[in-house]
Amino acid sequence: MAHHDPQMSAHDCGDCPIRHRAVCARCETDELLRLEQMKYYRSYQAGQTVIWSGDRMDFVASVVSGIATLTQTMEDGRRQMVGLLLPSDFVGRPGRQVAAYDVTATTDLVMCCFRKKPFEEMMSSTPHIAQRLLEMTLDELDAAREWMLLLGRKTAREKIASLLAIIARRDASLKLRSAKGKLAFDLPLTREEMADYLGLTLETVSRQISALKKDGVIELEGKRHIQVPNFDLLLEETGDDSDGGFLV
Amino acid sequence: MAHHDPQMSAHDCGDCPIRHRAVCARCETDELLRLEQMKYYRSYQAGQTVIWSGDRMDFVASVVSGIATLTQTMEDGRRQMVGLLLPSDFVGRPGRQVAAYDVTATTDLVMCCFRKKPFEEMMSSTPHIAQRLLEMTLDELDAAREWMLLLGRKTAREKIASLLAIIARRDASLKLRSAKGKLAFDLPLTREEMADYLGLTLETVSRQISALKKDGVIELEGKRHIQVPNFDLLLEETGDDSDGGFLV
DNA sequence: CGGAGAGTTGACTAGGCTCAATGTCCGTGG
DNA sequence: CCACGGACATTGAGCCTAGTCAACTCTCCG
Repeated sequence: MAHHDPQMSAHDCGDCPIRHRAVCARCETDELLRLEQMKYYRSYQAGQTVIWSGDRMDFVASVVSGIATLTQTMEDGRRQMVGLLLPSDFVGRPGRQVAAYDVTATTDLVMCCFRKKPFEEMMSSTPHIAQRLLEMTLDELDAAREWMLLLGRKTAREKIASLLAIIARRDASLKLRSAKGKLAFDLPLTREEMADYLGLTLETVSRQISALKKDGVIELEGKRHIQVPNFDLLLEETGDDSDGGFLV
Repeated sequence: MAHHDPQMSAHDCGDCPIRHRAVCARCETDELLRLEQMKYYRSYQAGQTVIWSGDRMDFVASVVSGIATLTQTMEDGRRQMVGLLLPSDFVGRPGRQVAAYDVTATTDLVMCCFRKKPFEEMMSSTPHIAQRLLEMTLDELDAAREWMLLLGRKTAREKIASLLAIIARRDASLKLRSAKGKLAFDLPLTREEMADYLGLTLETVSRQISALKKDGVIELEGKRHIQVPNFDLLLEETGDDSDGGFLV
């Protein structure tokens, strides 16, 4: 498979699939050239750990393709996922020496990494990167706060419905609204990963998915493929206001 | 009382108590002068609502003194606090028209407000504000993610202990480590507000506080004043690693 | 003294967790 | 080709933590 090549052929930033959404979105041509000099690609297989919390981290990166997760773990093993990283999302914090969370590839993953030192220098000299990073960080903060409401106040059923709605929505936006008939997508997470994201146990996740299936809100094909006959019905199960989330 | 004066006497930024921590921390003298032209103070009484979620918001602001909260409310009334705003914290999002959360003063509150339009213009022309705001936003994101772990995975007792530890730590840092004997502080939140912050009911909050008191972890004097005879004991109840949080 | 708001405590309930057995899918090797 | 093993998932039974509903206390203040 392709990921056995550790050093991907360095693509031209102009052709990059995340060019217009990533941290480099606002950069001019000359700034991109400078970024190209400090960038390198890294690939990970599904399941591989990218960084362990507490590890020294000498780069920051953008997710180019695939999905990664940020998780926190307590001493006794309790785990909470605190972020889901999709293509164009940013990994790492300028000014921080050490990773604050475990970063794991849940699918095969390609990241565009920048050596931290030159990246930080560039950040302070050209405003375009910092501006875009601020915007992205504010979006992440909003997402984290929405997740706080889910974790603190939603029922198990509402949590599952919310997660499915988020994945469905994201999938639909990638497919450019080609969802004519039923909305359908693959779950990028195992039941256990969903549990870690939602603050539940994997058994409860499984039970609630079965319940939503029994009630006709979703249809399952295999364990991972989900069809949504009526998206509004799913939205009603999330507990959110009927109009919520469309402004973002 | 002083807060009946709606327009506080405009202080000189140089004397401002949050000068070195707020969004203006990095600004030079000339930049401060520019900020002074667009700033005005507003005061709120304890319990007053500063902004309702969904309201048009034509300013951004820094908390000068007092404590405010950010909360989200579901249609059926379930509430989750998603942020606690302390002096120097920033309110509002550049580029957003409308408030995303309810902002409420839990104590008497003074805010230093900037008209949004000129503030945004200044942000794009001078990098110091955006730099500082990025730093503050990244800190808030970390705090939100720590809170996600609490909401998703901690027990009621651990949640209470964590909140008390956070308040105690903040209080100690304000008092400049004058905590010779016992650590002691006042709770700035009612039981219900604590419940909304921790994803619990107020009854559970009350019970767990009583339990911590019975077990000698804390001592109560009245309803709001708390003494901590042994801070390490309290930390053990939080569920966090023994060394956690000191790097921040 | 009465009333309102905040807090405490008790009795009971229920939603989600734990532990355990069973089921499904898929790749590997005999 | 099929049997086996392992990873992932489902389902059941029982328990326990935190929620619900309700009574009561405390304190402040008019």
